[in-house]
Amino acid sequence: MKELPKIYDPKAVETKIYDLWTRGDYFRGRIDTSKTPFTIVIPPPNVTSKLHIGHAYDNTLQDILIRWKRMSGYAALWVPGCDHAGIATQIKVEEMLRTERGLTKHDLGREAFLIEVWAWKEKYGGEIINQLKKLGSSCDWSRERFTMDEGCSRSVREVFVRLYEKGLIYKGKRIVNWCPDCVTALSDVEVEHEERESAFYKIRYPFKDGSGYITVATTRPETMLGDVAVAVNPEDLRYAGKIGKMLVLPLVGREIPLIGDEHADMELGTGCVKITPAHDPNDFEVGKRHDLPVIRVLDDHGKVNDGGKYNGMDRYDARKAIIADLETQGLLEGIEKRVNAAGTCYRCGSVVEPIASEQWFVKMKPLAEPAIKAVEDGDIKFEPERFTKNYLNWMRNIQDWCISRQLWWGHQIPAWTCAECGHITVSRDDPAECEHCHSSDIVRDSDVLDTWFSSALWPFSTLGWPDKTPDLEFFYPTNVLVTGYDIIPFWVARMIFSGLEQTGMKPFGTVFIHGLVRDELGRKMSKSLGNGIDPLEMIDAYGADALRMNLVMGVEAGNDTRFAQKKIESFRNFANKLWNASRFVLMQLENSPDGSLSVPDPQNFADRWILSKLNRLTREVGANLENFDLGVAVSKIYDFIWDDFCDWYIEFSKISLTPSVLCYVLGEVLKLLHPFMPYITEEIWQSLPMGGGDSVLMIQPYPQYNAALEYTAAEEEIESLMRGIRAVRALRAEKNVPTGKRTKIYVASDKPDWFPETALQKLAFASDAEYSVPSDSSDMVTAVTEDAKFFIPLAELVDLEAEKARIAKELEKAEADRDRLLAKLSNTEFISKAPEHVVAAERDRLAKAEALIRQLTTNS
RNA sequence: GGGAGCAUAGCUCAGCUGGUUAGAGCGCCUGCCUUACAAGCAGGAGGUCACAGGUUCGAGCCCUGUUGUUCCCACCA
Repeated sequence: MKELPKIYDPKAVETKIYDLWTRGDYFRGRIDTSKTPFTIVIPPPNVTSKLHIGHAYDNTLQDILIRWKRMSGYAALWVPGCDHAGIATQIKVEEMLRTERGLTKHDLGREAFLIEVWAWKEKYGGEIINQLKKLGSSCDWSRERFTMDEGCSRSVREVFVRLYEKGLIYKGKRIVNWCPDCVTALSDVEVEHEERESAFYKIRYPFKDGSGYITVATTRPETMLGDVAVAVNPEDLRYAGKIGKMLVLPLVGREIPLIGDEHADMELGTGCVKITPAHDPNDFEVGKRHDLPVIRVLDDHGKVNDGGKYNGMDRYDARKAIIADLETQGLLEGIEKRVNAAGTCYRCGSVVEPIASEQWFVKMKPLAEPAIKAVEDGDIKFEPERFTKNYLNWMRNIQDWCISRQLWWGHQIPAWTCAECGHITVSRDDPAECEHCHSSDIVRDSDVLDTWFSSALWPFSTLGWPDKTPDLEFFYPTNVLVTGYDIIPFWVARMIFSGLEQTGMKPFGTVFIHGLVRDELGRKMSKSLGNGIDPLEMIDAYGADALRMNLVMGVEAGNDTRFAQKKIESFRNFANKLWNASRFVLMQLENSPDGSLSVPDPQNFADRWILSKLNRLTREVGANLENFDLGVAVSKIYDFIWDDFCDWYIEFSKISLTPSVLCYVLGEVLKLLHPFMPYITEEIWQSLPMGGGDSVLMIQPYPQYNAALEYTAAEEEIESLMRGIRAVRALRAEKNVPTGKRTKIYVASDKPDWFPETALQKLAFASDAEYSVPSDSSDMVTAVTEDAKFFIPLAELVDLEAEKARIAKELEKAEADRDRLLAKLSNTEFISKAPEHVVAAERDRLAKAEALIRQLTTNS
């Protein structure tokens, strides 16, 4: 035991406590077959990232779960690690090279560039890992992984080969989403759709034979350079007989046919649609149906590469030039304003171009099927449940997944093309020759895999898969996956189908989804708005515990939450409250240190009352945690500590102290609160008689409900006393009686010993108490509860009329209550249909209301 | 075009399988430095739970519709 400072100082505590845990190696997940495993894998933050508030939230939730389960006797393992973040990292290093050395990656070449990236990663990467530690995260750091480490890379390669061999990975020419700034293909989910104001250009395409023209409309006129046809619906009477005629593509001069295809919508515009197979997914299909050429007119950087005079122009410059030229030639019929959803790159925000390109794809339908079934069957549960629909909706409409990226940083695709015979060799080990013709003239595919391809394997690659490691055997499948709703398609869905396909098991049982942390005004936090809250600054100013509380208390799972400065202050205050309550407890224990871990014998009604309340709290918190209602669980603990423990039990202790109970209740409350506020609870525990040395709070058993600790009679008695005290206080406050002024209190009650003089003195400003009805109460004010009437001689304050009015008002209210309850209880439907305990509760309330009325109406 | 969330006190939000007289924090008002805590204590004001129907003995909670708002998904030129 030791003295604690008067104000809780998180800075003085957090590093020290984290060291204590680290030294004890308590975070380590240990294979222990006598225990049930409980595993969480971290959503690996990008190796380039710094801790932002979203990470803080996500990891707080995980830490709460893992600490709770660890204390509850599970073999808990939380696997940490980072993601190599292909595009993000590559861009970062390219920038660094450009600004510091004036180099591009091409100056270095692939191999040298990758050496730079690895060097960067070693030096600056994973900063976020240390930041997660500040938050209090109890990850097993000995198992820290990286999506490009040897093991994860082997998993990636294994999966690629398996899927290829099963025919589930193929290479093909298709329209893909192309980001001209990141210079790579993207998958569908990496494209964000955003409604934007744009223009709809109507362009005339003349018939070759001079018989007029037809009008097509487009939002991307520059793609006309790649037009190979114009389509109308074969049913469209306006163009009956014209199908098959040739048109002259303006500006280009190419002769293109007017074709009939159902893709053309008669209802839309003129019913004519230009066909650009190289730059539109629908047109690509039309092109295939009609055996049309694919003319690609935009290069990888979004510049025109096959358009005569427009060559070399950026797509938007080309658009302007083309429109201007069409206008001078009188071929521009009009421009209409129009809102349409342009696809943008989720990394850099540039508008993506649909471009025909040869890429690698994962065939999704066969993989999606079991992934849908696992969720439909409840084998994998989403929490909150409503996200199930989100997931299923996405999974049921899934398209093939474009997995190749034109980057250098990432898992290079293990495919070699033979220069002799063109055969593609895909192999777990780097092949020396073509498996088909045995030529050694083979070239490895230069693309790397989508970052999410490796993330998809994270729950099992981190545990040693494809080897049957002891970790994998024991800790897999994992239990809970905690993540934000925004990455269900990116990550959750892909882990599910990958886990099922590769391991034959679900990767996790529950997906615990949370919302986004927004700023005070409800806006998304972003660099451009400058409205981001830096969690490290918050930790610095208020402590990690306060930050954690701020993120979880009273937050409904799955909902977005706003971050308010005022709110975090209130949790700093709460930490201080707990701190000072503990100081009080320690002072009381100085003479009789009693740190037994077992339940002490209650000595009085207050002891029984607090033990009973604590016991109920324990049950409710346990139930809430099981249901992932973390916000509800912690607000109950908060209320118990502040209201029941501090405001009442500690005050009762000042009248009659039971050190063992006082200490025990504090200890239990620290255990309950520990997953939420790990630092302060551990620090206090270390100061308690039962703490210190080998006794570390984070591995104490989490409190369990104990039926033997229900003390209903004590609860009734203490709550009656509390009502009495409150009534007296309220009366005095209403009369503006200064706290310093003490008065005698006459107590008229059937249960005089429920209102001990000491309690009235300490808590109700009584000088002394007399347990009788005063012979003359005319100069007294009265406070009334169901089971007692308190007479307070405050002659100078008595205003007879006001007193009467006040009593009359209370009576009126009590009678209204009684009448309402009477009506309810005389309703036979209610009596017969409502559950017994509800009826009993109403009867009890009626009895109380009637008792209160009796007290208010008797003169004595 | 589909789908989802949200709407409760001045502000930010809880209200856990429908069951007291709907709660908290912050803000506001009154009185207090009562030796754990002024980052505190005691008391108080403030809500027709968006609107309209319905189910039920009983609805903030369930159902239907309406309005407002936020978001996700979607290859309509």
